[in-house]
Amino acid sequence: MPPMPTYQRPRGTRDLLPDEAAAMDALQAVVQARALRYGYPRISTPIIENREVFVKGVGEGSDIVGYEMYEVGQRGEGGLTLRPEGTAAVVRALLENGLHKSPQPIRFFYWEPMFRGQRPQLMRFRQFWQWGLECFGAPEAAADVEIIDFANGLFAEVGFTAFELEINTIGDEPCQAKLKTALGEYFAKHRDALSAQSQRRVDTNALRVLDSKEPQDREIIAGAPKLTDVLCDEDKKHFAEVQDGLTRLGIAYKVVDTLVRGLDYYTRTVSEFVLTDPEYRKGGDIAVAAGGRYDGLVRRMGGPDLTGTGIAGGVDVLYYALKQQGVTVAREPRADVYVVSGQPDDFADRTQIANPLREAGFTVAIDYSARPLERQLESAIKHGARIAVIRGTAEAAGGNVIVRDLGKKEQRVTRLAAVVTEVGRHVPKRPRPTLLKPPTNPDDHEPGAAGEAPFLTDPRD
RNA sequence: GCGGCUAUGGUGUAAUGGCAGCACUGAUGGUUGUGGACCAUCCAGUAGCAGUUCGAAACUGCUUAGCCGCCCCA
Repeated sequence: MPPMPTYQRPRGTRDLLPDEAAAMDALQAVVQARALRYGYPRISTPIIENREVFVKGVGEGSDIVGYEMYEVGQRGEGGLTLRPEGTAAVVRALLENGLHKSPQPIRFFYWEPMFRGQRPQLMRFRQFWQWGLECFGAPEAAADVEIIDFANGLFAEVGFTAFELEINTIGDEPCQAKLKTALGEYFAKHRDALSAQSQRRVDTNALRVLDSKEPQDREIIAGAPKLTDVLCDEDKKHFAEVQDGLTRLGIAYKVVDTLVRGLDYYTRTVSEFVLTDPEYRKGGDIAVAAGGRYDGLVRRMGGPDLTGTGIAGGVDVLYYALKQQGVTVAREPRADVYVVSGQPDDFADRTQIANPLREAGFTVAIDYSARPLERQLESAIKHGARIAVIRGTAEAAGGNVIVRDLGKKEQRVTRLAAVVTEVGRHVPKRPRPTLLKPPTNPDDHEPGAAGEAPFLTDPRD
C-alpha cells in the first residue's frame, strides 16, 4: 500500500488554532465596536473580484497588480482574482449598489482577509486580514484627521504603544501630475546613476522612486524637486489643516516628506503607523496601519467625482505586536464546567444537567465516557475546567448532584434545581450574543450624565 | 519573484554513513471510583520524490514548507 499523502497548507497561509482564533475574534470585536461608535457600519465584499476592479482601482503599475494578485479560474474562465486590498472593492460595491447616492459622507468599516502572492516573512503572509475605514464625500481635512484619530484611539484602547505616526501630502491630482513630470525630468537626467528598480520606476511612476532605500538612489533623491515646491495653495492649506487637527487632538506625528504609498490612487494626505520595537525594525519599516486620501478613485472607477479617504490596518501585525508587548489578547477558549458521571450510558442525563447551565450562560463540556470517575476528573482538569458537576454517585442520588471546585478541592451536594446558582458561585457566565436589541427604556437616557467633554487646547484662544 | 539558512513522533531534542533513542504530551490500566502526583503498558517520527552507497536521518539533486535578506507591503 502506498503511504498516505501528506498535505501542507499553502505557502504563506496559517491555521488559526482555537487560542489564536479566539484572540482574532476578540480583536475583531474591539475594532468593529469602535468603528460602529465612530459611525462606520460594516460592509463585507466578496473575496473574489473581477481583476479589472483592482487594475483600474489600484493601478496597473503598482506591484500588487503587477505580480502579487492571485488569478482565480473556473472551467477555463478567468478574469477573477483574490482580493488583494479593500478600498477598490469597497468602491466597486459603493457604485454597484448605488450607495454613492446616499447621504454624504458615506462611511464603511471592513474586516476581511486579503491575498497577495508575496514571499512570506515576519508578519507578512499571503492570506492576511485587514481592518479598514473608508469615508466618501468628505473633502474636509477633518475626515483625514478622523481616520487617523480612529487608529490612534484603537491602539490606545488595546494597549498598543510601540508605534510612530508618519504623515505626508502628495498633492491633488493636478499637482501630482506636475510633480511626476518634474521628478521624471530630474530622474531622467540621473538615470544612469539610479538602481535598476528605480530606473524602471522613472517611467512607470516617478513618485515611487522617492521610496527607494538604495543608498545610490538616496543621494539623488536628496536633490530631487520637493513635493512642497509644486504643491498648490489648496494642498498646502489642506495638509496644514490635517496637522492642525492632529495637534489639537494631542496625536503625535512626524512629517516625512519622502513618504509615498505603494498604491497609485492616493492624493493629498498619506499616513503610516510604523512599528518602533527594535525587534521589528531589522528589516525596515513595518506598518501596522496605513491610509490616505483618494479623491480621484471613485471617478476613475466609473462613478461620480466623489472624494474619499481611508485607512487600513494589518490585523496580524497588530496581533503579533501586541503579543510582543505582552498584552493578553483573549482568554483561553476552554469550557469552565465539566459534567462527569459515575454511571455508564447516561449521556442524556449528563446533557440534561449541562443544558440548563449552558442556557444560563456558562461554558459546559460533557465527559461522554464510562471511564472511572477518577479518570473523568483527571480529564476535566486537563481540559481546563474549573468546576466539575458530578452525577451518578451514591452521594448524588435522588435528584442531587455534586458541584466540585477543582481548584479548591471543595464540593457541595446540590439539588438539581440549584445547580445553576451553585455553579455561578464559582465561575462567571459568558456574554451571550443576541439577535435582537433588548427593549430599551426611554427613561434610562440621562443627557449630560456621561461627564464633561475632554479639554482641548486651541491656539486661536 | 530572486538569494542564503533550515526541516527527526503532537511538542522539544539525540544519534561521527552502520540497531532511530530520550523527555514531555496523549491513550489504557493500577478491584464501581473524587482528580493534575506515582507506577506499568501502549500509540506515535527521519517533510516528499529520486540518486550515490554493501548500507542514508546524515551525502547529492529536485519538490514542498518555514526563517532571514532583497523586492514590496498591512
